[in-house]
Amino acid sequence: MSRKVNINSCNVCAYKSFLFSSLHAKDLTRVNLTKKEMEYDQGEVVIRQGEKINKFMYLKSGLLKISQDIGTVGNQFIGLATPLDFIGLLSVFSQENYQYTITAVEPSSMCHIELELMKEIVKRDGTFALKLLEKMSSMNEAILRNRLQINRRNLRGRIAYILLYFCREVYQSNKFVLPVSRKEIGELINMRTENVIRILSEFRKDKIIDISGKEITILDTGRIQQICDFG
Amino acid sequence: MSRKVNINSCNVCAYKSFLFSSLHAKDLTRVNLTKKEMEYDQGEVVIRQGEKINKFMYLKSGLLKISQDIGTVGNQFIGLATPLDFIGLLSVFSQENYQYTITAVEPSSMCHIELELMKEIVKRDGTFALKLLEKMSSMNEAILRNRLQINRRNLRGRIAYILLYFCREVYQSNKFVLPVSRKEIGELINMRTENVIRILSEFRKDKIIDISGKEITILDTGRIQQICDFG
DNA sequence: GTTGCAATATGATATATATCAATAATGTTA
DNA sequence: TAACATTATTGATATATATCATATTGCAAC
Repeated sequence: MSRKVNINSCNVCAYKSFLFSSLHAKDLTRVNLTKKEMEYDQGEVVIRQGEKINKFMYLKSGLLKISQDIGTVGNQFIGLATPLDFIGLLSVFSQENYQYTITAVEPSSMCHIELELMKEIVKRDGTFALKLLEKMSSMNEAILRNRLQINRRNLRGRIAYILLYFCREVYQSNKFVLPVSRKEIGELINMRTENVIRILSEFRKDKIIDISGKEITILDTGRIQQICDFG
Repeated sequence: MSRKVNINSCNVCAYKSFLFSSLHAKDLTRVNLTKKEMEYDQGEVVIRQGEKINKFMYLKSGLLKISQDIGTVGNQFIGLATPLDFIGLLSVFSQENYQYTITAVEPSSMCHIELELMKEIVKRDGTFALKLLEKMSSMNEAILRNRLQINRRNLRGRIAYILLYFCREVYQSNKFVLPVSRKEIGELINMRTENVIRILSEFRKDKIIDISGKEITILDTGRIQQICDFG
């Protein structure tokens, strides 16, 4: 179950410099006093699609899954959020309710700030506003770029792409434990579970990767990059 | 060729209320004095991928194509911009150079404002900053939603989706002239030209639409909605 | 007008991907 | 530990989509 944890001062937060460095002392104090730091277990839902947006949240540690219910058809897995990412991403400043469901796929710790307070600060502190614009803009661009990249590849290319994504963007290591099931990977890169499994097996047979359950080791980065680039 | 046109005062611009309503008189005057209103012919390139970003632009009238060169593979057609949309969309506040190429697919008129001036105003005027955050956020969300919608449909569903998109979002009419070739439609919804043509022909044979060159008339909205919804 | 070229169109075929079926492995609960 | 459910795996087959070939139409340059 999610729980509130001991609050560290924003002044010593590793992420202060990322976004809040320009904040006036008075505003930083207000953020400091009202913010909540929450921890979530693996598998726990952080935000449920449709809920009212009243917090500005960002991920301090862990890994989140961003997805969307699409009726009977199933589930669209849109992307992952890694530390420093803002949650609510697209909709925070433009919608009343969350358009996406956010789930912790690894134990995660998040910082919650009242959205009203954030809006107030944006209105008062233009330098902060500009910084926020930059961050949101680049996050949105990254998500869109990812989707475009995935969808113009064939199945082998998609698997290669997502493996390199985990390797480089999420774990910074050639060896990592997949945070989601094969089925979910399929939902993320728009293909069937069976084909996810099949192509992973192919890569294993070709000695491009090693598989042990959810643990993947990339053995031949050059080859997998090639498959990613040329289908 | 693109050309600068007579400048109307921002005060009488139909779009003032959309974004600039909260601006202080002094700032509005500065925008008014430095802005450029430009017109572009059909087919003309407005922004070339890689160019330095130094303008904040928005579309006053016409229709723009947003696309991306992807090496030898061809061209990714990302989406359309309709009046009131900001151009540079994602990258304006986060990148040095444009990531996308923008082309006028109909005669278009745009307003150019120096990006430095915009940033200055954002810094000084928090209410404006918040409004800008909202607009960018909702624009980004719309683009991403479109991409997700397109990519989870089969070919017939994609054609139905894009026809309804033109009908509802662009032309507000059951009868419209396609602003792009069949090839470009294929690039937009990730399918081959031949299949775009084939499925349009199918729809024509089934009396769902009428085709005359680039002119499309949607005859049976219910049926096409059904195809869009259920594949 | 004619020439050349791109866009549209249609059919036949090859390829990629999904679906179906069956089993094995793994994790979860009583 | 047994019983069950979920996930992973593999093979066979059906379906969707791309590719290739060829013709036609429309359009711009000369």
